[in-house]
Amino acid sequence: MAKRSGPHTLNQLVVERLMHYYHLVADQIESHASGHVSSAQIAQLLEMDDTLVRKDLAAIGVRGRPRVGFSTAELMGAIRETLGFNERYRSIIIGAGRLGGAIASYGGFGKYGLDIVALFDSDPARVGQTLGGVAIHPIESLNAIVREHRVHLAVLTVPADAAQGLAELLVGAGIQAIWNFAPRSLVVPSNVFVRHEHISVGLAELAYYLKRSGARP
Amino acid sequence: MAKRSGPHTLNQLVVERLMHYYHLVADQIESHASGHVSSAQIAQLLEMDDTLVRKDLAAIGVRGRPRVGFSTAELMGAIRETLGFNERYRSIIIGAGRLGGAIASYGGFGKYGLDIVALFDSDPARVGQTLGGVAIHPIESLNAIVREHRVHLAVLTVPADAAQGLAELLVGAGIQAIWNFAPRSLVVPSNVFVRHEHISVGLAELAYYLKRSGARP
DNA sequence: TAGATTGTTAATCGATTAACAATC
DNA sequence: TAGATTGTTAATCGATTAACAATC
Repeated sequence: MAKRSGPHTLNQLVVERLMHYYHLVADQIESHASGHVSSAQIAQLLEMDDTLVRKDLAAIGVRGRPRVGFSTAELMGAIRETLGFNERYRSIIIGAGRLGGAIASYGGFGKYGLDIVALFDSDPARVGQTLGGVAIHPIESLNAIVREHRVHLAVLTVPADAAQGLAELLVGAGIQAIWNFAPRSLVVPSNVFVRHEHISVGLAELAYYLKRSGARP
Repeated sequence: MAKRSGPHTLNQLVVERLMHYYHLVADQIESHASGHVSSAQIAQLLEMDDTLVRKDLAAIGVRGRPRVGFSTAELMGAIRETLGFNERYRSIIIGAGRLGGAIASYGGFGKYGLDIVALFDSDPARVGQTLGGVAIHPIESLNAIVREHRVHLAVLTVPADAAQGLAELLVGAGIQAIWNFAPRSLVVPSNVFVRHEHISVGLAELAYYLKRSGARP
C-alpha cells in the first residue's frame, strides 16, 4: 500500500536535520553564494558527515550537480514543501502569560506556515486585551473560535497544574496537535499529536556540564 | 587516566533519559507509591524498553532489589547528584523581554540548582525594574556582576540579530556556559559550552505532522 | 519455596560513515 | 580533459533489545 516514489515518512531525526539545513542555508549561505552549496559545506558548518547530508537531501528528492553542489533555492524550496511550510496552519495559544505573549509577539513562525489567530486566558483582566496583535479570549470561547477559524494547532503555555485540564478541553474542541510548553506530560487520545518542549531537559544538560567541568558552585 | 569506577561521562541521550525518569518519578510515581518503582513501570509510562531503564540506572550506580524494584528516593537522589542538581549555580538572563521575563519569573529552575541573580537589558526604560524579583541591569554592568556573583551560566533571550554580539560580551566576561534561546547559531571559543534551544525545530515537526496527517490548511 | 524483577552478556537493529563508481 | 562532487552500496558503529542466570 506504500507509495512507490517520493518520501513516505521521514523519521524525526531527518526532519530535525532538514530544519537545521534550512536555517543554515537561509542564515549563513544563501546571501553570499553562487546560488549553490555543497554537502561538504553544510556538513562542516553543522559538524557532521557530508554523506548524511546527501542522503537526507536525496530522501526529499533534491538532486545535486557534480562539481557544483545543490541549488540553494531548490534545496530550500524542497524542505519548505516537505515539511509543510508552504501550507497555512492556524494556531491558538492557551495562556496569555509571559511565555504565551513571547510566542504571540515573536512573529517568526509565520514563515513556517503558522498563523496565530487567538490567545486564551483564564484571567478576566487579560481578556479583551491584545498581545502581538492577537486578541485574548476567555476559555469559554474556545470551541467557537476553533470551529470558526478551523484551528489545527494549540500552543499550551500555562502552569503545570493547569495543563492536563486544558489539554482535555482542546481535545474536546477538535484540536489535532498540541505544542506543549508546560512542564507536565499530557495524556491525550492517540489521534492527537503532542510535541512536548521539555525545556528543563536542556537545563539538565547544562547542569551536568557545569558539574563535570569542575565549575565551583 | 580514566577513573576506574563510577560513571565517567554520560552521553547526551542518557542525560536526557535520566531527566525524564526524574520527572516521571517526581510527578507521577513517588506520591502514591510504596517507595519503590520497577524498571517496567517507568518503561511503560515512557514507552521504552525496561532493559534500557535498568542500564541507565546501573550507569549512575543505582542498585535495585529483585522483586521490589528501585527505591524512588535513592533513584531521585542519584539523578540529582549525577546531573548536578545538588550544586548551586548562578545564572544571569540577557534580555528582559517577554521570554526572559517568563524564565526569570518561572521559579521552577531553582530545584535543578539554578539561581538567577540578575537580568540585563539594553533598554534604559527597563533598567532598574525587576522581573520575578530579579533586578534588571544595563549591559555595561555585565563584567562587574559576573565577577561579583561568580556567575556560571548565561541565558540568552534576545532577538536573533543581537545574539552573536552579546555572546561575545558574555565570553569576554568569563561565562562558561550559554543557554541560547535566540533563533541564531552562536560562534564561541571551544571552552564555552552552548546549549541551543531550537524552538522552531519543534515547529518543523508539528508542521510535518499536520501536512502528513492530511489536515486541510 | 516460587516467581517477579534485577543485572549483564549477547544479539539485533538502525543510523552513520566509508568507499567508490558515476557524472558534469 | 581532469578533477570535484554527487549518489549509492557496503561496512561500521553505537544504541537498543533479547535472553537468561542471579537474586531476593
